[in-house]
Amino acid sequence: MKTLIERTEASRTHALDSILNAAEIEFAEKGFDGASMKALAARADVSQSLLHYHFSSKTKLYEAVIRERSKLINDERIVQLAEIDLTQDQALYRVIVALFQPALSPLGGGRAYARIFAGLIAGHERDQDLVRECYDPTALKFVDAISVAMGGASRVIAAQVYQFSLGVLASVISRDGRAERLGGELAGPLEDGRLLDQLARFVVGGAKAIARPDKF
Amino acid sequence: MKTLIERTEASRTHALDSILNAAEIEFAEKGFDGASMKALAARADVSQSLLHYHFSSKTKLYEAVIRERSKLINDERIVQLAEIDLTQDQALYRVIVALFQPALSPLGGGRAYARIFAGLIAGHERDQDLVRECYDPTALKFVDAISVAMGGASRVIAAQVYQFSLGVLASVISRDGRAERLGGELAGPLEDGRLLDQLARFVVGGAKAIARPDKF
DNA sequence: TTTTATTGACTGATCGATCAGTCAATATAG
DNA sequence: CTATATTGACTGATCGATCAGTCAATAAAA
Repeated sequence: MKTLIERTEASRTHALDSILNAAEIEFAEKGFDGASMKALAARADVSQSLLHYHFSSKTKLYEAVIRERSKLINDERIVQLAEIDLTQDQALYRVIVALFQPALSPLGGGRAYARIFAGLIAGHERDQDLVRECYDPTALKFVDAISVAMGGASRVIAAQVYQFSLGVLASVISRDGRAERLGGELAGPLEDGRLLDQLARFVVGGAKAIARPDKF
Repeated sequence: MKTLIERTEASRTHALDSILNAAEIEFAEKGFDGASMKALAARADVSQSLLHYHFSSKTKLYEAVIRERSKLINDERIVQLAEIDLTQDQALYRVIVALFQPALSPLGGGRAYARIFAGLIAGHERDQDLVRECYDPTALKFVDAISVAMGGASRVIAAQVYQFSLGVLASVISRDGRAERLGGELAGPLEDGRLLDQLARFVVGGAKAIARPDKF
């Protein structure tokens, strides 16, 4: 059998798609252990046995969800990154936008995958190998790009900026209304474009502050 | 019976302490659903029944762990915040240090609670009321302080800076060695003081970049 | 017809929770 | 001082529910 990723969207069974969508939502809302194959099957409107037929285990299904979504996101990231001239003035800003935009766009899976992604940040042992496989290759390219865009900052610094950036992204990606709660009544949720700009500018500002050896 | 928090450390049963410690570790490593009362009891070296005797349910035990640790952290945060003159030059830097330092210090519970904390960022429904109760009051004080320290920035902006800050903190708090992996061989883990400084400077730089309406 | 997709019925393991009861310590009564 | 309640801390056995996973049978597609 072809792997999921080899298959094209079109060739996929309706049920198979339905399962992946349902799984993404269930894993997002309840986490890996909290989600049950029974509830998941019910949401996908297929029998529980079918889950095992296609994915053989809960773990494999979970991995499939993350592989699928992370591939969509990271492929788009690479595309956007490739379009940037790293020697230009606002290069770092653009690199960060390339890092964030795909995750925030509909292609990023919306709130559902956002929760899963935020969970990955916690760094639980179960997820480590998967993160390595799905995110590290792209991450390395971004660390390199950040290094260059910062005017030749060390990889250590660049890796730190990258790590902080992911944290900032995670803090905002699963929008639970907390920022609005803390910001007071008037604070309506930002529309997507504005939020993206805020995020990127925050990171760029932070990166510059880290790069400067000892000034405020 | 006195509540847990009313009791002093000294008056607590050995077993009760043992349970809370074991619970913190188990919940950190496996998450709420992944942790089992059986394994937890084994780690604490008490009978599983005793967990229910003292805490009546798994949920209540989980809440007790978070209430306890968040109180330690937030009390210290408030103390450090109170010592800052918000009108002085480096006020924002100090506010952020006050926000981060207690979470990174031994009092913050080390790697164990760090994972739980990072998980809270994901914003799962189960945790929302608890976050509201344990973190919102302190958070509001910090949002105010950030607003003032930024020279009278709006609460909306301040809340955003606060939210981003938590993300940055979460990204680094459960140190799984990923930054070192991405940064290359030479990148040894930063010692605590240096890391705290990096974090705070990053946030201050970011905050300034957000505050400025439209410049790079 | 052969392969692929799908189902319902089922299983053993494990889950959180309950319960009856033990044991030492403390308070009360005689 | 002694005997009797009363409590707090704790345990082993066990409950029903739910878990992921299995398998033989069947439907659909090739």
